[in-house]
Amino acid sequence: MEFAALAERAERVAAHDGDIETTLAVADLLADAGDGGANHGSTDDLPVVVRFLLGRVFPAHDTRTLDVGPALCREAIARAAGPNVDAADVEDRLAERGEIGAVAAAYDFGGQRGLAAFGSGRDALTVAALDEELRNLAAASGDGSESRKRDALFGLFTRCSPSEAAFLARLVLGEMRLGVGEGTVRDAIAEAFLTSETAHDGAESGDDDDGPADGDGPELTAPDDAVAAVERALQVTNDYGRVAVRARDEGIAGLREESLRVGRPVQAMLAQAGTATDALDAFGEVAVETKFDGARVQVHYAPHGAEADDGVPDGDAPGGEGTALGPRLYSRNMDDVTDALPEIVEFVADRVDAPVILDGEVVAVDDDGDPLPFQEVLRRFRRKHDIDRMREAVSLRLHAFDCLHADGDDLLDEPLTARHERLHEFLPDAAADLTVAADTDSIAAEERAALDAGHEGVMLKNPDAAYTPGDRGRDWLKRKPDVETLDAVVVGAEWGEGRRAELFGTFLLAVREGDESAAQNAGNDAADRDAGGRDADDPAPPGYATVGKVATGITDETLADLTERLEPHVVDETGTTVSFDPELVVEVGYEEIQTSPTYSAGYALRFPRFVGVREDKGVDDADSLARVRRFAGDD
DNA sequence: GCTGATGCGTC
DNA sequence: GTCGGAC
DNA sequence: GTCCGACGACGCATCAGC
Repeated sequence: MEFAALAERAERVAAHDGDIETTLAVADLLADAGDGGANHGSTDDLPVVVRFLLGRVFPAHDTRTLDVGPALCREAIARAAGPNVDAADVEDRLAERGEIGAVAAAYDFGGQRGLAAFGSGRDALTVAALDEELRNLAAASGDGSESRKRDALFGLFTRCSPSEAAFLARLVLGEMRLGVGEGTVRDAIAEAFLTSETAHDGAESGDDDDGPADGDGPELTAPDDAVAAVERALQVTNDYGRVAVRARDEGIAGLREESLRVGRPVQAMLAQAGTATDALDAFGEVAVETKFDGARVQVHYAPHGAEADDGVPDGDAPGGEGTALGPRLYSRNMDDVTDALPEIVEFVADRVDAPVILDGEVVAVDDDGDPLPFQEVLRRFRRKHDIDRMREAVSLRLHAFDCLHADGDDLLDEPLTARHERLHEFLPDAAADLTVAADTDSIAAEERAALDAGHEGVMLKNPDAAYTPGDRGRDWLKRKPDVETLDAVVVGAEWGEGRRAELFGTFLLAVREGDESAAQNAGNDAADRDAGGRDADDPAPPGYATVGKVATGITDETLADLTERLEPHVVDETGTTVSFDPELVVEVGYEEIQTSPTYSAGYALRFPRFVGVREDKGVDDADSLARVRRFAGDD
């Protein structure tokens, strides 16, 4: 498939309104992409197209990365745009247009202009060639690799028509903005390859279509069990490209062969926010667990067989019974994090004596076993160097709360209580407590106990629910304390992207910094400031200290309002960033105050969200650094 | 060798 | 992670 | 309900550049 064709079709997909239309357009595209492989013996573009639509070059469980971000992409675009353009120009244009793809397209690098390339096919990019180029680019490392990546990307842009350039820029940044996400692709795979018309094999998928068409508008025709088969295959496989190919070539029956396997991570089951009342209404009896503030970990372990080889459980290894596998630990996004967490590996290896897949949370603890801030977990979680040394500095502990596979039994469809029993059988001293409650008082008591112990809150689970990987459904609810609130001064902003192209997308917040102990924070003295009153490293005006940024919790309407209101007060603008004189006070919700190496207050808000404008407050009434310090518990 | 910039993945 | 908007 | 895409802070790894 020509890259130009993909880019154009992607534009059309993005232009569709409505889920059904979008899904059908994607399904068409997948069917066409699949043709090449199935019928013409050329390279199979289907898996690549599927991943590209999702803004990926590699499947989720693949550890490879492009290591191309906004900065490098801007440089490559600038170079392709000619000698008179530099990265700063590109950023200025980005601030205007609010979309890197549009910026790249507007430069018009001259590749494949019009139909001139017809026949001669001069250097026309194919999807397969682009995929290979990007994979090569990802493989670059070591000295000079950054410029090699820039060169490679530059070379690609050079060969791009405007619509290709837009696609490429968004692809390398992983932001396709097509309105096509995993849900759409899942439905589109079923629609493309598993409807009664398109089904590859005879596996009759049932006649549970939606019945007679209502006549108006297009409809999806893939049967529910086809969608379910695609979904299940995705859950255990985490590879959209592979599942699409399998659906096309082997139909529903082939998809059903993809199943749980020790050594291959499964998508994590997720939770929605909810209250005790929500849970009681929905479940009757509620399974209550404490919600740990750590990092999700999935444990895979197959202790028996030959000598445990700690072998890499690569996707296609037979991996069945009899193949020993040392404990492997996977993050929520299925990265292998085994090496960073040796004590968890040892802990599991010392206790478990059968093949298992466990789900849990790794937390940092102090010498008393009490939980430490999330930041401490981060110091360990993806570490590659000095692991043994950091192991001394930050202790980790596993709280396991689920069991997906035990000694040959797949437990995904078992009720939570049964899975928890199996878990307890294998890891009694790491299994999280699960108490069943039937009224709000006992749930409240559990919640209080969890918070008093320093945890994040509680999980409220349906005791009868199956484990549904990747699902953020209502069977698991998370309950955290109500947000706290701070009245901060808006001292800067950043122009938005995409939907927020014409608006500010982010606001920089500050608190009043009294003269009591202003010198406490380095680089914050008046003497360090330039004539303009703003330190290059600290965009806070004199008398203020920054505490973070907000970008969410704002409706489109009030965002437009804020933009209009603040734009006249811009005192400085570089690239996509502006600063204001202190004027507007804003109420901001947050979950926690954490120490910050980034902001001049020395603190930052965790999970900040906009609550409202404090029209009743002037800047002198805004909260102070002293108050922040007090809330942080550091007074 | 060290520091800052950049990117990635955790929440 | 949070949130708003579209369906 | 579900999906999608606007965005937050943080700490580690890596590379460029001094």
